[in-house]
Amino acid sequence: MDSRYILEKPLAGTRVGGPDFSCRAGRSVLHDTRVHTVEKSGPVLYKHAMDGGCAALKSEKVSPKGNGLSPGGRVWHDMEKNGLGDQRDTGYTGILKRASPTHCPGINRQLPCSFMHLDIRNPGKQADLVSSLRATQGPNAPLTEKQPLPSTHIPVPRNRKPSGHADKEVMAATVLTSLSTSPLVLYPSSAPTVPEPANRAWKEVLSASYSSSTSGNWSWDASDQSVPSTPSPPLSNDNNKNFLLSSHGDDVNEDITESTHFMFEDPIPRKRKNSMKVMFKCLWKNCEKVLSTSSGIQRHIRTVHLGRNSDSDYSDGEEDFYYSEIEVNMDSLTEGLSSLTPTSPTTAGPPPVFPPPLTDVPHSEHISMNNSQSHTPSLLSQSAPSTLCHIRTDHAYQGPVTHVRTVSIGEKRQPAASTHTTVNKNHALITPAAKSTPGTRKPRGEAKKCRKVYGMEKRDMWCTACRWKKACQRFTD
DNA sequence: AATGCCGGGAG
DNA sequence: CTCCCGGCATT
Repeated sequence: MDSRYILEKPLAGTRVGGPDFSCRAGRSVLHDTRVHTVEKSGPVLYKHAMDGGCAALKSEKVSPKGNGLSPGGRVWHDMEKNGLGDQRDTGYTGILKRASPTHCPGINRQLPCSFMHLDIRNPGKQADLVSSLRATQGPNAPLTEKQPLPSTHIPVPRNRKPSGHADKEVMAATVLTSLSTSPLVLYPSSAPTVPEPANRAWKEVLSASYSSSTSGNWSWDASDQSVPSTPSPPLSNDNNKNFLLSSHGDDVNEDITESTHFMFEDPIPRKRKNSMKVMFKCLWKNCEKVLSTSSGIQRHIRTVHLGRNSDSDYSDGEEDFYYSEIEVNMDSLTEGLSSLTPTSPTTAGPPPVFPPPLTDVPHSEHISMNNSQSHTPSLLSQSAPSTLCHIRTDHAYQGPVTHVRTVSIGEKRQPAASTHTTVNKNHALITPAAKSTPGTRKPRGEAKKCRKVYGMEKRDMWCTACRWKKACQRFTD
């Protein structure tokens, strides 16, 4: 996404999942351009703000005409500037908040530390920010340790629990399973009848596959993630990894990186960012429990359904077969939740309904998930909630944007020609996010753009993008 | 008709 | 890259 958004865009962190990291090959250049543009101004602005000086900011965007600024326009600029300044002053938190998942192209899954979002979108800038922070806060600034790393360096999750390994194994099994054939994962709703012969057999097969395909350790190295390419079903490591990563809810770093990759490969139209989050749903009869982490769901199954010692992290992997992954459209989720927040007057409405994220999850899943989520404090506190939190903050920061629209991912127009024709259907099913086909065009936003706000007469006041007939950067949707 | 902005192209 | 703009989708 344009890092620009981080600076100016009042953004709705909700959409776009992500990074708008744009990604269509064709447009990559363009995006890059934007990013650079942003980077230039971003750090600069930030520094000025940190220094307490606004002069630099003030000078920005002054109409070439010198006095051609209309009150309205002026106000706007000031707002932006102030907003930025404030943000910076608040330190990382501010920034982080704004770096809502929305932008992260997509797949905003967990973000216990939203920091990473920023990182993804604009590593260089982040570095700048960090250094600036350091300068003002000293070497011991808390964030120093979290200093964003170049995409090439994906830090390993720090607080991996002992059960982490088991976790992976379980996940691996699950993934393999899903890739192999079982519709269970893809169609959770049809699976709730878990412990059955079929599953057993299946499990066995999986175990075999898994062990044979892993002479050593499964590598979760995010850097290795390739585009969800061909879906050769069974044991393609790349594919598996991809899937695994996407389903590995408790690993933020990996997650993020994955998102990035994903976005790059994905020719998703700008702003139709993919903000899918993987959740884990208990398939135990009458249990609709949904947690954000595999370990969490496993623990749940282990203790609640299998009656095992809750203290023990030991897992024989059996839990794995009692839950499935589901994907949740965070955009929708946030939309729905936002209606429940104080900032929204429509608090009494019905529970938010999440549009089905493509082929993966039945509606009911989402709904139940949402409910469960709000009732599973401790376990969820590490992911989803925080995400939502950030998003909300973003909304609060909307500035000019009066309303955030919900844009479902797979909507509208089917492009006549898909660039993904070579991808087989299986893949499509496995690929989590629905990529809107290239060529699709996002619906026009509601916000007034520069053109409308300033009018042709004051074209020089338009944001650069508008001037170039590109997507407005100032008044985003 | 006015807008918004994608896709391309020129320099 | 930056800067434009044709042309099409949307409003």
